Order: sequence, then structure tokens, then C-alpha cells
Amino acid sequence: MIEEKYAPHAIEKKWQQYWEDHKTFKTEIDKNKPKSYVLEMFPYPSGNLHMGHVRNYSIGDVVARFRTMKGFNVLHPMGWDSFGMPAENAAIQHGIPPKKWTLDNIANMRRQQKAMGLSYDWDREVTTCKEDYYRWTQWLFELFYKRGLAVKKRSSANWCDTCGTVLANEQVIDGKCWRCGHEVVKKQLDQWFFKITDYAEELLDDLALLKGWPERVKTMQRNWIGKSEGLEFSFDVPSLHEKLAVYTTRPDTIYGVTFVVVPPEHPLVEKLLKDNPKEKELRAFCDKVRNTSDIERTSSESEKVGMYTGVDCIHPLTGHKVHIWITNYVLYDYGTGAVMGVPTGDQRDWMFATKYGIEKIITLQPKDQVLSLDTMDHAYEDHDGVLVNSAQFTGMEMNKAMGAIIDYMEEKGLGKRKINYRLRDWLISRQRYWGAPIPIIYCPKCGEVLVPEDQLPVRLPEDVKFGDGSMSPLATSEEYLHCTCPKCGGPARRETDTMDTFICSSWYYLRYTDPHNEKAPFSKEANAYWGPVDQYIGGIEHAILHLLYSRFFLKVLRDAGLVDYDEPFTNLLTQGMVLKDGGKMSKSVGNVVSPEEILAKYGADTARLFILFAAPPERELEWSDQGVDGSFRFLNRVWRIVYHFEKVLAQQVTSYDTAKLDDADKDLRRALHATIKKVSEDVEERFNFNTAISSMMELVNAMYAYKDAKKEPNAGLIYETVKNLLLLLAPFVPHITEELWHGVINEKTSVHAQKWPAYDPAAIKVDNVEIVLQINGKNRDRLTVPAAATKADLEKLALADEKIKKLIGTAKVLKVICVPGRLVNIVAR
RNA sequence: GCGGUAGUGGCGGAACGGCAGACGCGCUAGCCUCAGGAGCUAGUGGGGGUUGACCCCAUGGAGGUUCAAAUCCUCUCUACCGCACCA
Repeated sequence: MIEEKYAPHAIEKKWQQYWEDHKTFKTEIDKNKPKSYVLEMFPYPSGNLHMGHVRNYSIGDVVARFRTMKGFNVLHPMGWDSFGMPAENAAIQHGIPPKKWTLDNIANMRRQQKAMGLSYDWDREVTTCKEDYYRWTQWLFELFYKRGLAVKKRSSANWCDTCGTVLANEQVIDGKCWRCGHEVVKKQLDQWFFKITDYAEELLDDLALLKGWPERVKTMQRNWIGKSEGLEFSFDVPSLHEKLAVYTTRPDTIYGVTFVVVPPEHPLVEKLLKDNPKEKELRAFCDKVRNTSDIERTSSESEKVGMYTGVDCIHPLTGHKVHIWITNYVLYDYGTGAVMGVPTGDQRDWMFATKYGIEKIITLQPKDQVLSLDTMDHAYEDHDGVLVNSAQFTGMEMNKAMGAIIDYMEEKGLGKRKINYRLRDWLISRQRYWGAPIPIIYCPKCGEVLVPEDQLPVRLPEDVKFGDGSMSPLATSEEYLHCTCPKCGGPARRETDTMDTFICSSWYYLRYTDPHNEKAPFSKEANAYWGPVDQYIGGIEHAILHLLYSRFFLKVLRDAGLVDYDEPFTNLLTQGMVLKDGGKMSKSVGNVVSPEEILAKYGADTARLFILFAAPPERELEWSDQGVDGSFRFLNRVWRIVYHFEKVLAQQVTSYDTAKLDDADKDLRRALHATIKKVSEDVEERFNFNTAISSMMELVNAMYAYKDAKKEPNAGLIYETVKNLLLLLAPFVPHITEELWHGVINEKTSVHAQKWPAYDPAAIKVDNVEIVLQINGKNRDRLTVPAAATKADLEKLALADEKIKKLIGTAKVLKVICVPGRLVNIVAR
């Protein structure tokens, strides 16, 4: 029995309670079943779900429920990426302790997720800011440390003097502090790094293993790692008795070098400035440049400025003097940190040389053209052409010259072939409170000492002050700061930096496999069964950082013997953003649609259905309030048509004789089986949920047409149709289907415990198809032909068509192209 | 700037290189109703036309490949994502 009217709220509450009571989504290892690990990126607990979350979880839930119905043992967990700046800001601005703020937010968001009817195994929830989790984050830091992958290096951070705090890049707005507007400066600090560059080559190579990743994500990672092959060589700096090393990917242009540039951070700069008559001006210039961002420095738009140091070096091949400049347009942490300037081969160098009147020498020109400085107005940057003005290499083709010059330099001992990566080591130190403390102790006698494993976690103290000028809030807790050295027992102090939250999120997918383990981050056995993640789903904005860090982490754990596979995420689905009025939903624009309101108005099933229907998952999604109405209307249509057939269904006629079907029956049956086929393929192979839903809408339309066409419906066919419609809809709209299933199909079982339906190929077959007749690619007529017609049949039928004959007239038929089932194209002149 | 992606009716979107616009929204008309922000039926890219025939145009723009292009190639414009301390 079902109610006459669809009442989503009562139904949804009822079934959510039922699933919770019956632990419907609890997962255990079951070696008799194939496993499938379906994972959505865990959220930062900002306090409320936004539509991006709703989209992410709706997609994941369909995949998880679908795979369960397909017979997989599905792991589908949820947790919280709960360390980070917003909690600390809440503490600074409103005096709320970060822990309380975070846990309250988690409670609220968990409630919202539960209201969506998501099939999570909540017993596996992980929360990165809780001791039972960050204890293992610290343990993993120690693992990295022991393997030589966690090292200290000097590096700069954004610093605001007024607030007395380090600033994140996003807190620096136009070079000023976001809170006080004071000018931001760069401050040199000793900071911890993870040596991700040790894995650069493997991170690059193994992209080939990721067949289930979008090509664009792999391309972005490839470019981010940025492998290049080139030449490293040095210029002698006679006045300083030093060498200045440079790296270039264009050794073919080496004879065109007319200056060398270094950034203010370059180690040679101090020596260049010492006893320099222009020291004061140069220092002022360095200070200014030091505070500009990498994007500004590498932009070819922004102005290239520099100062000649007055110091010269010697070109290793020509012996000519070359000026050394300090500039704002090179990066200090790529290559050797110094760059050779070739005005005619690089547009940035061209602009710089033009501005400062530096000499230009043409050393490469196109094969069929002679370049002249008189007519050139920009650099010749093509990787093609012939060398000129290049001593014995003159006349050589660019591609050959590259190798020849490197060989020559190596032969003469002047330089060497070098592979470089754009990828930099991962700076993991944060001078903040709300993160996992780095488990290091500094002892005056023993130096840097790891906190022993059995003393983990290093707990976050609660008696800290924010923004009092200390490098890190943790330094303001006397109790935290002072400790005894684990080695010698003498007085020592703790590291006061915490870890980048990206570390917490680089291994959480492993913890889900064994979330309550107190002896290890996870057991090998649990992870061997569940890992790797079969389907990972999350925003495209994570295409590089999070996904690259996670890949790096897993490879280190593999090398440490903790896991036995190479990549954490076998398949990746990157979802697009949710937009409103063409733009990102944001509070400042005021176009935010609250999921909570949508749930309150229509219920979870409508919200889930709409967000899956409105666009394919990888594309951006334009939110439409009217579109939501449409989805709600569809669910009402489903409800009414099932209600209409309730008495027929109550007879429980579960079969029928296919030989006794009339045309209306056959049409409905064909529609049903075509829909099963379409939905199965769309969900399983392409994740095209929008077209899967549209085909189910067509099926419901066909059921209405059938209702009107037949006074006496075929009870068996109706039963089959309704039953399968509910099964197909179940992963998308789990509550309404559960209610209808219990009401008209089987009150003892859950629709979510059923097998996914199969279609009958014979039911889809049609006898005749309509094809298009074209002349010279233009549609001229249509023709109904037997579905089995061959190419030869089609050609004969097409050429016999009266209208076609008339249109061809006296023209000569040159060619006839036949595509069975689709068209015939007659080429006639 | 560099790297990546996307542009199709009034709107969201369909379309193995093979009938452009499925499905939904919106709109129009009719039916039903005391009533409707409910439901049902039909229509709905633009232009022409003998107005259920038929013809032409149309997938950001310009070229190209092909019997055939929204789809492949080149250039270009626009929007969005990432750029290493937001997560």
C-alpha cells in the first residue's frame, strides 16, 4: 500500500532511520566478493554544505549504490579534513577555540549529509584534527624523516609586522596584509620540506599507469612536474674568483648570450654587493624585488627591471665579457637560480635588453629567411631554423646544434647535460596553531631529535596566544615549548611549526580501510583488501596539488613496505563547479543557494536528482531553481503512475507470455529494456547521469502513453516495468524508490539490496528503421527500410526512390555511401 | 604570464565523424478545476513558403581536411580552473 500523494519529508526521515537502525551501509571485509572502494574527497568543515559538496556526494552515492547492486562489496566512507586556517581565524576574530569551532561545524555538516541519504559507513568516519588521527600523521612524518625525505631548508614566508604573523598567499592582497592593510614583507625562516623532487621521475612516469584518469589532469601534472633536458655550465667571475652556474634548455643559442641575470635571492648576490660602489642602491632594489610573487616575476606582461651590478663574467666559448644583472624576472628556485640572457632567442630577454640597451646577437634564424636586427621587433622563439654567428656551429640545424653544443661543452669540460624539473620540494612547515605538530625536539646537546613513537601524539596545547609576534602560536605555550630531550634527558625545546594540512589529506584514504587501528596508521591486511581506491571523485581544482601529494605519499609508503601498489587512485572523476547566474556561488556575490533550504523545500531525492540531471559531472553546472521544480515534478509523475497501477501490481502477476503482446505492450517493453541498457551503460561506463535520468524520464512518459492506450493493462508487463524502473532509479533517488518498493513490490526487502537489472536484447530489436537519403551531403528524403538491410540493398533502394531519381536528373552518380541503419549519401555531379 | 578546460535554441543540456537541438526548464494554446505556483494534451531554433508539402540558414569567429564536421586540424575571441602557505 502506498499513499496517494508523494510526501518526501516523511518518507526520507523514515528510511534514513531505517538504514541507520539496520546498519544497511556497514562494510566488512568479505573475501568472497569483489571489492570496490568509492571515495569522494572529504570536506573541510566550514560549517555548512554548499552545492559543490551536494554534487560531489550525489555522484559518489550513485556510483556506490550502483556497484553494490552490481554485486561488489563497496567501501564508501566519509570524514573531515579538519585542520586549517579558518578555525584559527575564528579563534582570532571571535575568541572561539579552534577545536570547538571545528567539532561544532562537523556535527552540523554530518547532520546535513545524513539528511541527503548518503550510503556511508559512518563507523569509519575519520577526523584529521583528532588525536587518534594526527598521531599517525606525526608517525608518518617520522617515517619520512627516517627515510631522509623530511629536511630543513631556509626559505621565505610572507610576514606582516603589524599583526606579528606569517601570512598565507591568499591572505596577501595586492602585497598588503588582508587584516591590517600593512605592507607584507618576505621573511627568511628555517622550514621543513618533504623531498617530493626525489620522486619527480616516478611521479611523471607512472602517469602512464593511470588509464582511468582524465587526460587533462595527467597533462596538468606532467606540465607541473615540468621535466626538461638541457645544459648546465658556468661563467667565470674573475673579480670574485667565483663561478656562476646557469641552466638552459636552449644551448643552441649560447653564442647569443650578451648578459647574465640573477634574482636577489641568489647565493652569489652577497658577494656581488660586497665592496660594490653601488651597494646601497642595489640593496634597495633587491629588497623591492624580493617581495614580488612568482607569477609577477614570470609574467611576460609585467615590466622587466634590473640593475647592472658592475661585475662581469666571461663567456666560456667566446671569452667575451658579459655583464651580470640583478633582475625581477627569474626564479631563484628553478635550475641553478641564474639564467643566461639571449635577447634574440627569448622574448623576456629581448624586452630587457631593449630597455637597457644591451647588445643583441642573432644566432638562429628560419631556414628560408635572413633576420636582421634592423627589422626585428621581437625575439625569434621558434624551435626550428639554422644557426648563424655561432663559430663552428654556424650553418647547423637547430635540433642538431643542441646536441652538438652540449657534446662539445662536455668534451671540453665546460658543462654537462642536465635534467631539470620545475617541481619544487614541498614546503610543509606552517607557523600556525591548528595543524598537526611536527614531532621534533631541539636539544642543545643532541641537536634535532625525533619524538619517540611511543610518545606520540605530540598534543596541541590549549594555552596559546595568537599574533603576538612569535613565529608560531605554539611558541607561546611554555608548557608545550619546554620539554626534555628523549636522548640525553636534558632540557630541550619543541619544534613550534605544524604541518601543512595537505599532509593530513595525503593519506586519509588509507586510514578508512582500518580506521580504529591503535597500533599502526592502518593494517597491511585491511589495506591489501580495500586498496587502492577504485573510484575517486572530487573537484577539478585539486587536479595538481592534492592529487600529486597523495601520489607521492603512497609511493613513499610503498617503498617503506606499508602498501604493495603504486598509485592510490585507480580511476578519477573530476567534477565541475556549481555556478549560479554564470558565476561561482559566493557570499560576496550573494548568489548562494543553500542546500539546507532545498532539502527543506523539496527533500533530498529532488535535490540529488536535479544536481545529477542538470549537467554531466565533469562540466560546470548552472543552478536553476526552476530546474529543481522540474525534478520534483518528475518524482511526482513517478509516484502517480505507480499509484495508478497499484491495484494491478497488487495482483503480483510477475510474468507474461511474450507471444501474446500487442503493439502497445511491445512498445512499452521495448522502452523498458532500452532504458535498462541505456542507464546501465551511462552509469557504469561514462558517468553520464544526466542522460541516464533523461532516458528514465522517457520511460515514464512511455508508461503514461501506455496507460492511455490500454484500458486493460498487461499485469505482468506492468509489474516488470515498475519493478525495473524502481531498481534503475534507486541509486539516484534512494528514498522514494525504497518507499514504493516496499509499497508495491516487496515489503520485506530493501530496494538497495537488489541486483541491478539486466536487459533482454531480443526486446530491443526493431524490424524496420528509418534512414536518411542524402545527395551531396544534403538531406533529401527519408526511407523506412528493414533493419537488416545490407549496403547493397540500401544502395538499390535509394537509387530507386522517386524523389531521389527526380533530384539527380541528368547528373552523374559518382559514388554512393551507405551506412546501414543511418543513411545513404549519393555523390552526384 | 604559464599550464589546463569549455563555448550548441530564451535557459540547462542531447548528438560512435553520419537526420543538430533527445530530456528538462520556460513560453503558447486547449482541456480539467470553485480555485491553482496542481494535473493532462498539443505546439515551440531562425527565415521563407502553397503554413502537417517543401526550400534556405544555423553549433563563439575565420580558414582547412572529408562524400559527410558541433565533433578532426590551424589561427582567433571569450569565459572558467590551477599556479606551490585556501582547502
